[in-house]
Amino acid sequence: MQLTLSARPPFRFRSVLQSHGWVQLAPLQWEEETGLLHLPLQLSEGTVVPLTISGDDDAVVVTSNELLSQAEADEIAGKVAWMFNLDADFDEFYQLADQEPRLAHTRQHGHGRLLRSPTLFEDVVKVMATTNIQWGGTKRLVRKLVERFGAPLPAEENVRAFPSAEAIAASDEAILRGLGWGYRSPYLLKLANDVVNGLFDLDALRHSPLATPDLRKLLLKLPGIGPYAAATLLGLLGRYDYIGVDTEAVAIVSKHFYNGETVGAKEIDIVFARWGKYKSLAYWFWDYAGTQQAPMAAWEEAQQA
DNA sequence: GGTAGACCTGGACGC
DNA sequence: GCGTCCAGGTCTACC
Repeated sequence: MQLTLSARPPFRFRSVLQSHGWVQLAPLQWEEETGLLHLPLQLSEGTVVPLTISGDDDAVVVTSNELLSQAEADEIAGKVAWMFNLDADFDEFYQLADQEPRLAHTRQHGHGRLLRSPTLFEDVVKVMATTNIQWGGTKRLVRKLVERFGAPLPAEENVRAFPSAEAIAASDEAILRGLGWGYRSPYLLKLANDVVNGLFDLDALRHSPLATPDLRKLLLKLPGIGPYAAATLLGLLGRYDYIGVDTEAVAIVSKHFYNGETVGAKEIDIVFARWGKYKSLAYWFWDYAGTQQAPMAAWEEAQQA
């Protein structure tokens, strides 16, 4: 099977892959030299299929050696299109970014799309695994979860898809703690159970008509999801109004805009306030290395905006 | 609404 | 090898 999925230009396959750290998390496997992304994907009927994904400046190509039905091919096309946000239109953002030297590169590099997981459940679990931990720990937590609960490929027992909510819900807190999830274990278990029991319809949030603040309130109700995690998830959902304030955000904004002074969420928000609904895109893709503006001048300009 | 402390783990560091 | 300290975001209790 081979599927060619067109992307709305400008599109850069590698830009999406390198948009944030998701490409390093199981069950994805990225071969930088060949440009191939490997994804064992569990379909809604339970089948696990090995996918190889490549791409260029126009499209994403999905290949699998498996014999698949039309319905399975359609599901794969839908999930990969979601992962790469192929239909996204960033023209309005680029028009604004063209006027800002430190964001003018975004159009040329096709920046804006953030790599997503095939399901929102997977993204919520992965964002939860980024909280209160360093990146190496996040990779370990996700890998152990996949190894323990992921459904294997029929031909390769050691290659597994990301676990379903059902698989995690059937577990217990002690097992999750044994995988290193620590105090996050009851949160993860509750999340999985709530999804299985229909208390949270996560996939309905993917195309929610709710205003961003209301969507944020819903995300904050998820166990283990606080302000930082909710903002990160909003970004993955294509809502860029909130910046995920973690220690990295604090450090980089303090350095480049506040002359190293201590800052919090409020000060970070002030700096990027003028970007409105594209606030987190401006923060994330800002060319910090090329910053020439005096820190306080930027802060004052942001305040006046 | 704001703040302090607990939560849990791995890594760095000193002995 | 062992003990101690620190980093990381969320939750809960409290003011």
